[in-house]
Amino acid sequence: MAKNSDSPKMSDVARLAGVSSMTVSRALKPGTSVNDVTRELVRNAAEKLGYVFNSQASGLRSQRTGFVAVSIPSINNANFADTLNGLTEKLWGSPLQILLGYTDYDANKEEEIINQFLSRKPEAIVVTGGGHTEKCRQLLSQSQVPVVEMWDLPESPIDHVVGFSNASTSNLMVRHLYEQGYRKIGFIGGDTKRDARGLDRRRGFIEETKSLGLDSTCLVAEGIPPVTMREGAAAMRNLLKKWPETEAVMCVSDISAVGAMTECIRSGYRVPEDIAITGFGNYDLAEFTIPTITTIDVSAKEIGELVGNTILQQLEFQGDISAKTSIEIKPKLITRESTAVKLIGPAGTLSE
Amino acid sequence: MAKNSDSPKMSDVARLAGVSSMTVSRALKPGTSVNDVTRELVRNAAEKLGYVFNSQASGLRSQRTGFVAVSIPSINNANFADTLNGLTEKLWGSPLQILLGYTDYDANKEEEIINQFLSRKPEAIVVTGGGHTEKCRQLLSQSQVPVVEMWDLPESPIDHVVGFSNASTSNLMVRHLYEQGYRKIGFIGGDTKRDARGLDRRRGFIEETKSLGLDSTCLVAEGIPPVTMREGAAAMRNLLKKWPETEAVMCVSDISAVGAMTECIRSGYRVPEDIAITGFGNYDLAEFTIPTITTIDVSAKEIGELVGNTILQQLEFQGDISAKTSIEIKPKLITRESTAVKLIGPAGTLSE
DNA sequence: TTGAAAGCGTTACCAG
DNA sequence: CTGGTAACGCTTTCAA
Repeated sequence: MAKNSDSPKMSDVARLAGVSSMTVSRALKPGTSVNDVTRELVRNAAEKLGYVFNSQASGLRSQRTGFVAVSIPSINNANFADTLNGLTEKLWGSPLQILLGYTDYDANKEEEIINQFLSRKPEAIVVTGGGHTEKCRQLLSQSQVPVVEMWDLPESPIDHVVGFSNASTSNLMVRHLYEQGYRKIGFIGGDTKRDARGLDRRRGFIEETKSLGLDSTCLVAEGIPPVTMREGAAAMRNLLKKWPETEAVMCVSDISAVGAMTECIRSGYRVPEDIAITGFGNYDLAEFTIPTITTIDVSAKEIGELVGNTILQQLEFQGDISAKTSIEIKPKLITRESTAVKLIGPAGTLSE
Repeated sequence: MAKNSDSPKMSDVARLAGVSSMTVSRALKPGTSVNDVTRELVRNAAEKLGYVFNSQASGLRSQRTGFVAVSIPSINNANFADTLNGLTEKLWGSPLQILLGYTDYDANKEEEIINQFLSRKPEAIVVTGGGHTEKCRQLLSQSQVPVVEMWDLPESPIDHVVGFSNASTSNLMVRHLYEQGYRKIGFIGGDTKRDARGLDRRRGFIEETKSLGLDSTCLVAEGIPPVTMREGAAAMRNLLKKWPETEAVMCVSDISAVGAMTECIRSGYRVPEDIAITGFGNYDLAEFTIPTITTIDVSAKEIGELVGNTILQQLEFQGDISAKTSIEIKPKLITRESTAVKLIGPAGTLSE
């Protein structure tokens, strides 16, 4: 209950312990040479005073804030959450702490957030994707700290990269559908003004259907990213109205796929007998719908871990800033019930 | 490409603009009295040098870091994400920035995180729930900054509260099931050593079933929180093995409810004809399963907004620290298909 | 409206 | 192993 109007600082601890502030500073940090007795003395004094270390002052003087700034599009996304968990685990034990920001899939907001980040003097910056505003790119490249772009393979990376080609994942999926025998395939995604990665998946879809000689114009854009289940359902309604012959629909995410699939089933379609559906992201969810949903696993957590490794390396071997990391993740197709019918290719995968 | 080995500071900008650093400091902040011409001059100089403001130094001197520290149990949870979004929106436009940490539903980890937080000198601290380690409570009360406990109604709050009674939500749900005619009701939750809010829901379940004269011993604890879909499914398997007569199952979350329900359906049970299922949290998901899932809406986003208001008030009216906020949210029952059968009460709700 | 000086709390650096 | 001194980059405070 008692409130000390001024919080104690190192010099207060020093006075109580009968040593200098420098000794306090050292005693409170692990791995410094201080007499064991002295250290214990200092610890007790600090404890007694309720001393709280001030990172601001420390960071100012030592030029090390311990911040790793991370920008993701949305906090409400199991994939990015997994990536963050992977990153957090790697950083555990190091003095590095994550400073998180989210952009709502908006490049302008990203620029604002990067600006906020920079004034906090992070020791590394992690951004999602390779599409930034001109200003943002400039801020990042001039920032003097390692930058990691993740979840994508930018054509001209700013610095380090841990990602995969979003377009290629569509190729993977379209080919799977083709091999299963589907020919009339549609795509459901969000509004085409945002979400570079979603657009890449759409682009990949168009490319691959074209190259297989299929119609590539069955495209629905519904809602600003991230596409919700509700929007996935609405998109499916529109799609079936306009292209009632559709045999399979690729959705930009598992979330939209669930909405789309539920819409189909509630409208009396059988999945996959009447229409096949695929998602993206391998959310837990996609395994607990009925039927289960064919999807793409992008090793979201692994991305975070690799980003963490990259950062730890960069901050260990300071000076050697020229060594760029570029890690390409290989997304995996997860075949499930929602595409399990119309087998005409080689035997295998899930059959009914 | 050109890397300036030292980043410019205010004094550099000042020199280039031909003014003092104080003028630069003022010119770069809105709402300060600086000659328009001078301000423009300074802005140009800053732009030309690529000057980046240093919050560390600013915060050290002014004793205002602009951080609001927020601790949540898990980042991979749509409810907490909504709360964060609500909070973020409220804080938008203010100079306040969120510093996020997550505890994995572990009170010891919470203590660590609060420790990390404190050294960053946040201007307010938000924690989830009212259950903390002794040390943690002490740290928070002595912290000299406003503390908000959310998502719960602690018996002896540290400071401010925005939450609801988790036990009461169970009462609400049990009563609903009772009114629908269900009598043999079970509960699925996580391991009972963590997640105070999940335990409160379990406690509420036991209380209410007892007070209605029902059996209150059909309880399954599976997995460390948060309970996954997979664990929900496993729990349901165990439950049905041990209590095959069960008519309805209350799950600690929508996530576990989906797992449980899918398990039932795959095992040949009809929901709700053979068994009713309920969730908690009103995730989007619960409306896109077949059948849709009866759940509890806790106004997660609103909680965040109210927390934001509380913080903004506290930081505006500094000095008047004695005024405690205590806001009780009223969770709402959302009746859906998964409990729509066996109507014996008054007509209404969803009927088949 | 602008400037000079002092100081926020810590740690780098150098002595002992 | 310990201590004194200066400095990190900004803003408070006071004066012009």
